[in-house]
Amino acid sequence: MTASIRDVAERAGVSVGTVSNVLNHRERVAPESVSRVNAAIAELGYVRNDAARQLRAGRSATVGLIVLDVRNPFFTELARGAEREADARGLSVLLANSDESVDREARYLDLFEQQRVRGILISPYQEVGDRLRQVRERGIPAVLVDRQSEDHLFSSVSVDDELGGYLATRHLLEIGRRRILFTGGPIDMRQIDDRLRGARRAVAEVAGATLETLPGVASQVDDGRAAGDAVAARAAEDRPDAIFCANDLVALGVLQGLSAHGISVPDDIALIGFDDIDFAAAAVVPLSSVRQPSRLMGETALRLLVEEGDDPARASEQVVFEPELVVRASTGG
Amino acid sequence: MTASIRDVAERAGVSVGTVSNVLNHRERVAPESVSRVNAAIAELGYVRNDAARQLRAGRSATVGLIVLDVRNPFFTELARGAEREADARGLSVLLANSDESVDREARYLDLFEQQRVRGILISPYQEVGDRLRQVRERGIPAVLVDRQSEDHLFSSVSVDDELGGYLATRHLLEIGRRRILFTGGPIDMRQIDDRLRGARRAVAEVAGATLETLPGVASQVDDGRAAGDAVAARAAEDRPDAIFCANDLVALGVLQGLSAHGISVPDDIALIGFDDIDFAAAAVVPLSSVRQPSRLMGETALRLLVEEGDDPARASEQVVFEPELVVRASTGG
DNA sequence: GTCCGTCTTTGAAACGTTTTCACCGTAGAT
DNA sequence: ATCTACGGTGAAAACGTTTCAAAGACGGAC
Repeated sequence: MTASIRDVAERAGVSVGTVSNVLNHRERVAPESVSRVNAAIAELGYVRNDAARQLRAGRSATVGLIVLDVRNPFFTELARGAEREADARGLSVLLANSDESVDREARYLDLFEQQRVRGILISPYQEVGDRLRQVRERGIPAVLVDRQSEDHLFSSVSVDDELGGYLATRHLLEIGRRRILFTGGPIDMRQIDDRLRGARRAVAEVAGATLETLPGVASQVDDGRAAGDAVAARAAEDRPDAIFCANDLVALGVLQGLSAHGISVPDDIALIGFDDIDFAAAAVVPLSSVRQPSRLMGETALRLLVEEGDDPARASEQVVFEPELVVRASTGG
Repeated sequence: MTASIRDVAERAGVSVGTVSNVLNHRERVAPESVSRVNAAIAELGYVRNDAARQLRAGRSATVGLIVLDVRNPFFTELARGAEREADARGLSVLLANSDESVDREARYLDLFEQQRVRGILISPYQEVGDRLRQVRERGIPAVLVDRQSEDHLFSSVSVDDELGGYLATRHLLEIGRRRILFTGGPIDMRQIDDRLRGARRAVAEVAGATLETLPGVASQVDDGRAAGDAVAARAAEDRPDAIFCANDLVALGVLQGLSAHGISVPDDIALIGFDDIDFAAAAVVPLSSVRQPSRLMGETALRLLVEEGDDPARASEQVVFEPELVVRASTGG
């Protein structure tokens, strides 16, 4: 069906090795042969077979990136950062979406391992250290994104989530709010838990401040809307006066939910999210948030991955960026 | 470094062929051997080499999806639709982002072709018919998404953009607006041009209505904001009384730009977007839009692709969904 | 005791590259 | 005229899998 290097060789009247040399080490072959081979390639519409190439080489030129949620702009920005760095190195990034499912996460890890990718970038759903250790033993480096490696066995690129949670909550307290509600995100995810711990720390510093968590809320806009409805359904005196959401998607949903019931943000309830996605600034009430340098995180992660690939013995490195509080109207900014 | 099927065979005391049979045709091999082989696999941490597998098989089990913009939720929803359908068939979807660059689009097409993917789903930037024809000649089916195939040589899944443009604009006229401005998206993209044509048709039906286009505006939130600023900078009597944006991202940007200058939406200027992404409903002023069934489009595209792969001779099929007008506050809904 | 059919296993070939090494011819140096 | 160097080329091996034809083992039927 498809032309192979053998067909090209035949047509150009040279050997297979020479064709390969034209493709990979042009300087080794006589100009005359180069043009004959190129002509043959054009005539036959020859396209290199990556599988054969890779089989021979033992490894591929792609990097796998597994994200928790493609719908979350934080992750797509991060992906673009990684892609950009990869470009510069002649690598390609293949994006896989685990959708916060352990199964899907495992499936994509298997897939990438079978494909012998150059390395794996992963924002893990739960503890994946054991699995990644296997992967690494088989020669594939991995870097965690959006979360530190518990035992520092792997390099990682993340943001100080605890600090982010602290900054967000302290801000809510500083504008006079006292009854804080935290919601969103699978609560058993490390990132989320860290943000919550930061919130607790901030609350502990202020006498009379309380922190409530509203569990059972996932990470999408819809989940946030449901949470907003739930809060609105309470008697006014039982409602919090501020809500801190695990991410901006949830916060945007909460905003919709509250607004639908005539609850004012920020007058009745102040609202802050996390990630500072582009849409946060464009929300009904522009949303305060905690900014993560998503693009930069992606770039950095890819760089670390490549470095580890070049020198597997090097020590793992934990890069932790500082989150930045962004105040907008949803907290009276 | 990594264990091969040969190592497994040796360890289990069987031949290579038997190991392969355990992996692919379990019923052909004696239970006793199966367990010995499985034990060996576990002990050695054997992982199939996909490159070798694919080289032998001649084709891979992945489908490539090239989108114009990963940051646009319309495309990520579409991707999830495709992914979901692929899952059910044991295929994987690899997502590539052309970022509205002809170069990047070409590079990913090359990459997928070299990888001998099972098929390609593409939302093309410009005319790619010639290139896709080549691809198909070499045995890889392709389906267009978000746009019809000009000459109907390829199957496609799209929305009636002309109708969408018409619906949006007619709605603006029905609420009494007469000076319509169209903006956003590379104007040389077919999808955008169709929407504009629809707008023209609607305007032509109403005496005294005018349609202006504001060129040089791309497809991101930032571009929209700049457009909003530009409109705000005009003398009040030169401003349009309604703006139709090529997509919701741009519309959200325009909304920010106008609001920043104290121009009221919809009182001063009504605003409508396209795609109806989740964030549209959550905007400062909830955004009217034209809904595309993104998820369904992705599912359908993947289905068509697989069908064409199974029977390359079948006629191409143009699936065109009807867009749906969604009225919200930004047009006084 | 022979034959036949079934079940299981094996060895070899093939997929399309890249790389290694040996070879050849030519040109320049002696 | 001979030797050396060198640029260019080609043949063959290797990568790890799957498939296929063939052979082996075993039991039952005659």
